[in-house]
Order: sequence, then C-alpha cells, then structure tokens
Amino acid sequence: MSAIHPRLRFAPSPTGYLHVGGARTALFNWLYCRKHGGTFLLRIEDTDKARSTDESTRAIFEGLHWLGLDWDEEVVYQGAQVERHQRDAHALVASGHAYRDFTTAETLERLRAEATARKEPFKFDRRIAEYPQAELDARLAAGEPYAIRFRVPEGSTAWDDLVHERIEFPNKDIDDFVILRSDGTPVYNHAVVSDDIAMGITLVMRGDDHISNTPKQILLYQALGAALPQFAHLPMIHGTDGKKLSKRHGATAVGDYQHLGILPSAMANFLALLGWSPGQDIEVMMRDEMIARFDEHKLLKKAAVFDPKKLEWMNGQHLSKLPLDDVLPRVVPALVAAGLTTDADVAARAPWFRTLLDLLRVRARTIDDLVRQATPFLRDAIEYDADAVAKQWADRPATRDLLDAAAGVLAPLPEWTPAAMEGATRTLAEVRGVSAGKIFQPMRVALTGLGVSPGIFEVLELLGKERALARLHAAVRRLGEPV
RNA sequence: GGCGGUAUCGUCUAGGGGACUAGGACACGGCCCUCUCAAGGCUGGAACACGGGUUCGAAUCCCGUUACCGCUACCA
Repeated sequence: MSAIHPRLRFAPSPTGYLHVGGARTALFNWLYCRKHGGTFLLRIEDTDKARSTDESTRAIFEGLHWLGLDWDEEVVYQGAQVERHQRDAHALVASGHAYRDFTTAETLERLRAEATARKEPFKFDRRIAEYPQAELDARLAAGEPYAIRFRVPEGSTAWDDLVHERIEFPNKDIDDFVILRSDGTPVYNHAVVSDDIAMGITLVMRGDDHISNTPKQILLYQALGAALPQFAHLPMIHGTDGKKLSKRHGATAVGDYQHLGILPSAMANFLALLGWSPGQDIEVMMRDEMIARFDEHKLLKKAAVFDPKKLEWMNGQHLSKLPLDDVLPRVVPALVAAGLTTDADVAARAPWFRTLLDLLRVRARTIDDLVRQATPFLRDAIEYDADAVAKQWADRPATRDLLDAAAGVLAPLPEWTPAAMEGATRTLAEVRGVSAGKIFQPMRVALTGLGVSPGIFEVLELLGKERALARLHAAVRRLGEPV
C-alpha cells in the first residue's frame, strides 16, 4: 500500500504570512517524510498573480526555516508551469474528457441569477456548450475565447483517506468544472493535479477544507491516465472562540510567535499535538523524538483550538529541557537586540553567561521573560520594581538596618562563595533573631530590583562581590532618604 | 438549499465492545517543598452533544437529530 519512496509536498499560496495552520500542515508532511525516508517538497502556488507577492513567498521560506522544516529539492513555482497546465487541459479536450465552453462570464452570471431567483440550485448544463462541428470550427477560426471544462462522468468517486478512511461522492453532485480559463490560465484543481503528477507526489497531505475538491482531482488524475496518490486530510485549527483561526485571534503567523520569544522546537511540538497524539500521555518531545514517534495512523479528524497558554507552557518546557547550546543561539541575539550586551561581551565571558542563562531559563516561559530577568545582571543601574519594594521594604528603617548589616558581614568574606555567603547571612539572621527569609527577600530587591530571581547566593555570585556590595549600599542609601 | 466532514473535561487529548467509579496535559483552586519565582510532588472541581438501535454488555459499532466546519466560482 505505501509507496516505495514517498514524495510529499507542502503547497502554500503566497498571499500572506505563513499561517500556523499552514505551518502545521507543513510540519506533518515533513514529519512523515523524515520518519519514512521520503522527499519533502515545497511548491509555491502563485497562480493568482493579483494576490501573490514575493514578500509572502519570502515570509513562507523564513517561517519554514525558523521551524526547521527543510525541503529536499528546489522549490517549484506553480506560475512557471502554465504551459504544462495548458497542455494537459488540451490533452483532455483531445481525449474527450473535457470540452471547450464558449459561454461568457456574463451569461453564466445571468443563468446563475435566474436559478437563484427560481430558488433552484444552479447546475451547469453542458448542453449549452455543445455546438455542431461547423459552428465550433467557425468560433475557433474567429478566435473566440473559450474556457475548458471537465466532463464529469457518471458514477461516483471514492478514496481511502489516511485519516478519514473511505469517503465517497456521487459524481452527479459535481458540476462540469472549468480547468482552464478563457485567458489560458489554469484553475486551482487542475493546476494542483498537473503539478502533483509532474512532481511525482505519492501522498497528498493537506487541510480537510480540500476534501470536497478531492473527487474532482481524482477524476482529473484518472482522465490524465496518472496513478492516484494517497490522500490524507488534516483537521483545521480554530481560534479560542471555535471559529477558523484568523487575524482577529491575534497572532496567527509563525513569525509572530518567533517575535514573541517562542522557540521553534516548542512551536513545532505544540503544533504537532494539534491533530495528532503519540499516546502514552506523552506531551513534551524534542525534534528527534517527535520524528521517531510520528505515526500517520494516529492523525485525528477533529478540528483543534489553538491555545496560546499551552504554547507558553510548552515553550517553558523546551526552554529548560533543551541542551543549553541549543537555546543560546536563540537567547543571545535577543539580549543583544535589547541592548543589554554585545556578541563580543558574550564571547569574552562565555562561562558567566552560560551560568546566568542556565539559572534563568528554568523560570522563564518565553525568551522575552528571560531577557527581562537577565536585565539586572547586565546593567549597571537597576530599576526597582514598585510592588517588590512595597512588599519587601515595607519597614524602611528596619530594612535599611538589616541590609546594612548584611553588607557588613559579606564585605569581609575572604572568599566570595555561596557557602561563605550563606554562613555569614544565616548567622546574621540568628543574631538578629529573624528568619533568614527576612534578610534574603529585601536583599533580592536590593540586588536585582525584582521580587523574583534565582537563589540569593547564586545572584550574589553572579553579580560579583564588588557590584553586589555596591547595590546593597545603594539600597541602604536609598532607604535612608525620605520617601 | 445540495453534497461532504466532524462531535470525550473550558482547551489539547487517551480511549478503537467488558480493564471506565472515563486516564493524562494546559488553565483554575488547595497543600507540600522553599530565601522569592519557576520547576517538581500531592490534591480538588471539570467531559463521553441528543435520541434510537445492535449486543449479555457501548465513550467505543449502526441509524437519525442537532451543532459546527468545508465545498457548491472562468478563488486558492
């Protein structure tokens, strides 16, 4: 049943950014190929010149690159295939599977309007396109424009969908559809089939909004005398309100998530779980594991709702579970972009940066979170968070006294090690008769300006003795000032 | 309207006739851990759309209803 060498394609039309729905379709195609040793192809469906832009094409490439979905052969541009589309269409005319239709758009519109007025469904009557041979020749000779319509045969068309199993359509419900417009350009269904045949596609995996197109395409394959590929129709992705995902739902382009500080592996992991489940309660998967576990037979039929909250959680998981070396290339540029450091600085203090980011990443959900938390460690001056100050520095004189004392016991330490710092501060707490937390919390605010940070001794160590003491003194000074 | 598709906690899902007092995850609440947060552990509430069948037995199979989605273009 399965082809010897699977060839799959992702075929977006470049009329916008790379949508998360499209990204997920691409992901499943890619996963299938990587899992089964297939070839993953990319085809840009730019037949609609009015809506297609190079910018969109670039956005699609970028989105795919970012997600790590690499294609195996040169990109195919559908717009460059029109000659073949025309050839195939005329071949169908020659073989009797299609016919020329001289009916003008205006006439069609009128007939449709009339049918609607009569409350009848409009159905194209192929008899209005039939002319005696002599008249046909005359119209042709006169150079009258005509569209080419497919002659839908009697019977019914069915296929065994990889996710839906058997689907069957009575052919009587399918109108004779246009495959080549009167201006010589191909219509979608025809272009797709012609291209898929030419590209040797063995499995067409796409959104289930194409289910109704499939019988038309199958008919085309058969008329063209080509072998049928397998079909797999993936469910759609909806917004939180259950409607098809659109701009109204906020971020829907993969690029949006990239800029929101999401890691590509987390995005891929999250997307893969929309419409597929590896079972065994497995959720978090790194790339290789995802490929290993991917199983097209476990694809789901039901549309899924895109939940940004879960995406964030997933990102937090990846942020802390990925090898540090895989997350640094994503985080360092963000730090540089925020003006907190430079590549040269990172290179010069690599071990320090690794320690810092390793400590920070477990408590961040997005790269943006991480950048925010790294700020006090990379700037000379810190900003005090009002809430943290209000909470931890409520009793200003007492806090001032405690911080002063803390600086006092830390300053003489011969070695700036966590063990030494902990000993000194805990002893201080004992002497003062307060819990250790009563010292650590105000210190945290003094050292980072924030109410949240890694362990206090890790913070002290990361900051270094000089800067740490300076911040404690600054806090003491600040607490001495009138409010 | 016609045709097609779908239907388990708010959300993502496990489940493919008895193992289901329906499991996990996100989110939400509580507790533990603890110098804060995150992570982690424990824990609470929360679902088989409805109605008929088939069967000794149905979340699982069949039919219908309802809801939602898609196609019905010389759009893709």
